[in-house]
Order: sequence, then structure tokens, then C-alpha cells
Amino acid sequence: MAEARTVDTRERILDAAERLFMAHGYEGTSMRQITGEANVNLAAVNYHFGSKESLMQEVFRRRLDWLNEERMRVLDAYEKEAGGNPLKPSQIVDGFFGTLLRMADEDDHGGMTFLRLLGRTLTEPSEFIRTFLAHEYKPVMDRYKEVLFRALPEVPKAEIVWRFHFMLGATSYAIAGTDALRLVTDWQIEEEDSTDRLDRLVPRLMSFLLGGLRAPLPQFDPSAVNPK
Amino acid sequence: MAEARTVDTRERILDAAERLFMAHGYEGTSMRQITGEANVNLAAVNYHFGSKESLMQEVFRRRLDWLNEERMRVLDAYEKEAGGNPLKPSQIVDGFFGTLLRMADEDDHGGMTFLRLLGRTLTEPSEFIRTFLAHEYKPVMDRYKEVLFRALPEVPKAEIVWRFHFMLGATSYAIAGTDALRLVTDWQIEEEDSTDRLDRLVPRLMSFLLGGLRAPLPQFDPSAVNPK
DNA sequence: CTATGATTCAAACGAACGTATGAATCATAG
DNA sequence: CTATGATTCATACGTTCGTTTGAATCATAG
Repeated sequence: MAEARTVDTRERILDAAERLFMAHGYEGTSMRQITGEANVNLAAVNYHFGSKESLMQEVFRRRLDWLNEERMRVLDAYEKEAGGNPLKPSQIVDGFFGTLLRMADEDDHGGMTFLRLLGRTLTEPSEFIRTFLAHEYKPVMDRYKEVLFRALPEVPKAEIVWRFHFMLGATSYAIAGTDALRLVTDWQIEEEDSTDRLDRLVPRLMSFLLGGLRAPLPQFDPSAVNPK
Repeated sequence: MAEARTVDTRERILDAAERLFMAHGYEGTSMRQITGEANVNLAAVNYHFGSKESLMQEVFRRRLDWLNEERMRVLDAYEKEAGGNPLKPSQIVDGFFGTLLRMADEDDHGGMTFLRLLGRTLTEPSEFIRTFLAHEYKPVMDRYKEVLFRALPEVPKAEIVWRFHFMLGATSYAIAGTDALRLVTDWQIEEEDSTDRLDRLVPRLMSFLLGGLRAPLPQFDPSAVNPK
């Protein structure tokens, strides 16, 4: 067996693909770019992964498997600590989004590159990758849905679902667009070098997410179907 | 002059491109798809717009010119009403995001299709479209930055910039992913047909954004990023 | 009417795409 | 050592891409 070479090639391809998909998107990245950056032969992707689509799936699976297991572990710990009582919203937000953001510090799990890829992919999904993500995410989503319902019994379930949606968006965008914001807005954030930025982003985003999650319920327009 | 034919062809191309870019992204949409859906000759795009990139820019300019002028008008009205006093955060959020969301009801200005395109593009921008958006958006962004600083004098400017960023993300995602969420999460929102959904989305999103904007400032913990 | 400029059309261009092939090269087992 | 299976390699296949071209068709002015 010659596994050393194989594994090495596979990893180099996955790393290059992760970075290029992050920077240019799935459609915008060619096999020749990937194999060129990975310093492997053009045919290596099809040999090791079968197709470009399978490569994309493997790029995600490599990171998401760990992330979603970690999310489950965090929730397990919080629930054990709570001993049957509902969790606090801050704990749930930390379990889902905090776990995600903490990946950025760990280069072993993709670091910022994968986070940016994930953020961008959640809004630009090709059909096949959406189907794949739905399957990968379903168990962890169901679990978090339930603990959120328990934690906020007075909030309508539909409202919670929407707010989770909004939180996902704010997080994806914050991660994906760390540079994009500066480009679009031309705003200067006077402090902070880039190593510093992530450490400060996490508590900032957490405050924002919790503020949104616990905001007063909206009052519908008087003309709406729902009478007050 | 034969303008009737020309204008008609241009508009049909823009409409088809808007819809297809929204559905499949810029890279994922071909000229042949666009001209096919618009029922015009393949060469028509290059004749009327010069290139695919120029077409994309024109798709955005057609809508953004009106949107950003409207945002300015709304702010003018609020400032006149306030008579020199700082605006309320809810007014600023309404001027920027409310104006955007109200576009969805007006098919004259692209409706939901353009909103979804904009939402997705803000996280998947090709380099050229980012540069273009930065230029198009700069004046309105500068204006809103200033009124936000005035409205929240006790909040550090860097904090405000980040929270505006988060609001943009939540909004983009909410718009772009009206269907994506259901796919990724497999959640059911029991009520609401699709015509209803937008009317309810607006107040829901507004509550969330304002809750996040006015959330307590994060406390930095120099030693630990992990809140608990 | 004819003349003219704007627009549409069918057809083709070279380039780049994802993928497939078969020979060359490698690491290891016997 | 040789034999064997895994991996790498150069190369080519068939498609599709964005763009270009020059002739055909149109609407209008004189």
C-alpha cells in the first residue's frame, strides 16, 4: 500500500479546493486552478474523488462532520449542567454559533477559510450542494430547534424559526464578508489588526444575535389578518 | 429611429438576466440561457450591452439607482420632521432596510426577484461586481453611517459599523434564502402562504434588527473568547 | 419610392471547461 | 530480485462558454 502519497495528494487537493471555492465560488473555480494550486496532476481529482461535485461534497464533509458533532457535544454538556431545566438562550446561541466561530481559531478544522466558504455557500448554493447540506445538517438542526422551543415557550414557534434564520444570515455574512464590507462601504474601522478582529467579532456578534433573538415580538400591521 | 424594438429587447434581456442570475448566480448563468429565455438572438446581449459583465452591471444599476435615491428621500423626510434632532434608530433602520424590503411589493422595481439577486450577490460577489457595488453604494452608505453615529452617540463607532454589517447580513439572508432555509433545515412554518409571508417578514425582521442594534454592548474578556 | 442607419439573424471563432484514457512511475509484498 | 496494484502523468475527447462577423431585415427620413 502507498497510502502516504495518496493521503497527501487528497489533502492537498481538498485544501486548494477549499480555498479556491471560498474565493471564487464553485462555478467560478476550475479543476485546472485546483490541481494547479495543489501541485498535482489534472486527473488526480477525478481519480481520488470521481468528479468536481464529489470533491465539493468532500470539502464540506471533512469539516461539517466535526462541527456538528462538536455542536452536539456542547449541547450535551449544557443540558447535563441544567439538569432537566430549559437551557438559556445564550447557551443555545453559544452552542450553535459560538462553536462555529471558534472553528476559525483552529487551523486543524479549516479556520477562517472554511468559515468563509460556508458563509458564502449558504446563500449561493447550487442545487446539489443544498440537498447535500440539508442532509448533513438535519439532525443538529432538529436538536437545536427543540431546545430553542423549550427555552422560549412564550415565543411562537414560527417566530423562533425566523429569528434563527436571521441569526444564521448575520453570522454567515459577518464571516463571509470580512473584507467585503470594507469594499462595499469604504468604512474604516480604526482599530484592530486582522488577528485581533476575530476575537472581537465573536462577542460582538453574540451580543447582536442575543439582542435580536430576545427582541420584543413584532406588532403586525392593523390591516393584517391576525386581529390583535 | 426604431426605438420601440430596441427598448423592448433590452428590457426583455434585463428581465431574463435578473431572474436567471438570481436563480443560478452570475457564473452559473450562460448567455444562451439568457437570450433563450428572453426570446432574442444570442448576439443581442453583446450588441446592446457589450459584454456579460456590462449586462450584470446594468441589471443592478436599473434597480439600485432608484433604491438609493429613495433611501435618501426617506432620510430627508425624517430629518425634516426631526428638525435638527438626531433620528431614532427605528427611523434609520426603516429608511435603509424598510425601503429595501418595500421594493418587494413593487414589480415596477424588480420585486422579490431583484431583492433575492441582491441578497445573494452581496455574499458571492465577483471582483468586478464588488467594485461596481462599492461605487454605487458609497454616497448612501456614508449618509447612513453619519446619521447612525448621531443617533447612537454613546456607542463606539466601530461597534455601529459592525452592527450595520450584521443587519445587512440578516436582511440579505432573509431575502435570498426564503426557500433555502426550508431546504437546509427542513423546518415547517405551519401558517402562511407565500403572498402572506413577505408582509409578515418585514415586521419580524425589523424587530430583530432593532433588537440587535440596541443590544447591550459586549464585554470583552481578554483571557477567554468563550462566553459563560 | 429609395436610401440609410439601426437592429436582428445564423453561423462560426478560439478558448476553457470537466472528464476519460492508457502508458509511465511508484511503493511494497513475496 | 520480480511482480503487482496503486498512483501519477501527458494528452486528448467532446461540450459549452463568451464573443465576433457579415449578411438579412426592419423602421424611418428625404
